[in-house]
Amino acid sequence: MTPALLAEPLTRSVEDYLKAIYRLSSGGQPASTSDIAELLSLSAPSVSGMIRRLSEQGLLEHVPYRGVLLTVAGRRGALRMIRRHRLIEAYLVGFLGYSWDTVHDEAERLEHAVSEALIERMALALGNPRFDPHGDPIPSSDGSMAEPVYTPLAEVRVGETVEIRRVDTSQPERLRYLEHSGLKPGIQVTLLERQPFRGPLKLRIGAEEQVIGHELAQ
Amino acid sequence: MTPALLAEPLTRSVEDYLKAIYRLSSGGQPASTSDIAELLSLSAPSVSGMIRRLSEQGLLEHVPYRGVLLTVAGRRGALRMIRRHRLIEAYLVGFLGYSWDTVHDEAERLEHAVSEALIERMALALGNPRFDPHGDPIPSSDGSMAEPVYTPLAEVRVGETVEIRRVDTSQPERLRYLEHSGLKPGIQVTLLERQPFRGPLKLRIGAEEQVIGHELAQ
DNA sequence: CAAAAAAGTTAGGCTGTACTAATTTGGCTC
DNA sequence: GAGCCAAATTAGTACAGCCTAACTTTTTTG
Repeated sequence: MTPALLAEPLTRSVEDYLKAIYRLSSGGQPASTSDIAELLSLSAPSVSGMIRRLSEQGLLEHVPYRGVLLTVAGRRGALRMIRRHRLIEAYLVGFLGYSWDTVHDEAERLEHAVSEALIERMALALGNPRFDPHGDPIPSSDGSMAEPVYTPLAEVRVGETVEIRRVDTSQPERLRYLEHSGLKPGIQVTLLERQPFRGPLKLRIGAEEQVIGHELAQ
Repeated sequence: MTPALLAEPLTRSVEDYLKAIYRLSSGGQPASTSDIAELLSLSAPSVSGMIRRLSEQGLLEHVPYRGVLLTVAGRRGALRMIRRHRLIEAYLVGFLGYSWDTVHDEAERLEHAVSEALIERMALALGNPRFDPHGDPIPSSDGSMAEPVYTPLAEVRVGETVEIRRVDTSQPERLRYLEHSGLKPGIQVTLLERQPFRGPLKLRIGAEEQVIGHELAQ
C-alpha cells in the first residue's frame, strides 16, 4: 500500500509477473497462483512468494486462496510492458525483417532493457502506430489502450468480404501457419462457405484457401 | 578450468566484468581488483568474490594480490560484448537519430539483451561496418578485431591536412564537445598552428576552430 | 629497513528470486 | 457433513551479487 507515485524501477521478474497477471485477469476474474506459475514456467511456491512481495509494494490485490488482481499501479506497469513489447515487435518486423513467429522472443527480452527514449524513437519511426503487426492494440504512453471489438471470422456470414484485423498470437506454430497462408491484418478476405457443426471454412484471399476447423476464433 | 567449449550463457554482471577486464588489461598488464572496482562502481570485496568465481569458470587467470588476465574464453566473451556494444551504437546513431553522447548508456543495457540474430541483422542493415561512429573497430563475429594505429592529432605537423579517424569515448562531456565542434571521424582537418609546451592547437575544419590543450591525444 | 599506507582478501550478512517438502485451506462428492 | 483432492501457502534451502568490517599482504616512505 505504498503510494507508488515515486515508482521505484521494477525488476525484470516483476515486469514479467505483471504482464502475466494482466493477461490472466483481463476478463475481470482474479488470476490464480497456479495459472501464473504455468504461464511463467515457475513453481507455485515461487509465485506465492512473489505475490506477497508485489502486494506489499501495492502492485496487486491478493485474496489468499482466491487469486490476485492488479492495482492501478500494477496495471500501469503491465501496460507499460505491453506497449514496449508491441512497439518492439512492430519495429523489428517493419525495419529489421523479422517474421511473425521469431519476433516474440526477441521482444520478450528487449522489453526489459530498452529505455523510454528508445521506445519513443521507435514509435516515431513507425509513425506512432496504434496496432502491432498482429493487430493487437498498442497502449499509449499515458497508459490508455484502444480495445476495439472485432467479429471472429467464424461468425462472419457466407458471401461477406471482410478485412483481417487481428490474429491470435498465443501459439507460435499457428502464427507461422497463418503467415504462410497470407492471413495478415489488413488483408481482404471473402467467406465462400461454411460447413456446419464447427466445420471448416472456405475463403478467398485473391487465390483461394480452405482451412481451419474453428481456430479462426476471430 | 572447465573446457568452456559448451559455453553456458554468461550473466549480465559477468559480461560487464569481462568487458572491464578486457579494457584494463589491453596493454598486457594484469587488471587490478581496485581498478575493476573503480570502473564498475563496485566495492573491492565484491570484485574479489567475482574474480574467484570467474577463475573457477575458466574465464580468467588470477594471481592473488597481483591481478587478473583474461583466458581465451574470457577474451572471447569480452570481444563478443564489444562487438554488440559498438554495433548497437552504430545502429542507433545511423537509424534512430541518436547522438554520440546519449548512445552509450542505451547500448550498455541493450548489449546484454539482444539476440545473436538481431545483432547480425543490425550489422547487415549497416553494411557490416568495421568501425563504429566514434571510429572504434568492431570485432567480427569470429572474435577478430582490426586495431589500426593512428597518429594523435597532437603529433601531426603544422600545415598538414589529415582525416579524423577516431575519437576518445571515455568522457561523455568531451564527446559532446567534439561532436558540437564537428570533429567527427571521416572529417578533414588542417593543423594551422601549435603552441609549444602542450599548448592549444589551432585547426581548420572548413570554417575554423582553435581548441584543446592536449585532450586531443589522438 | 621498520613502520605506515595502500591494496587485496576473508568473514559474515542482506536481498531477490528460485526450488522442494510439508502443511493448510477450500470445494466436491457420497 | 465427513472425507478426499487439488490448490495454495509456509518452511526451509540455495545461489548470484552485492555490501561493510576486519584481517593480511604488498608497497611506499621516512
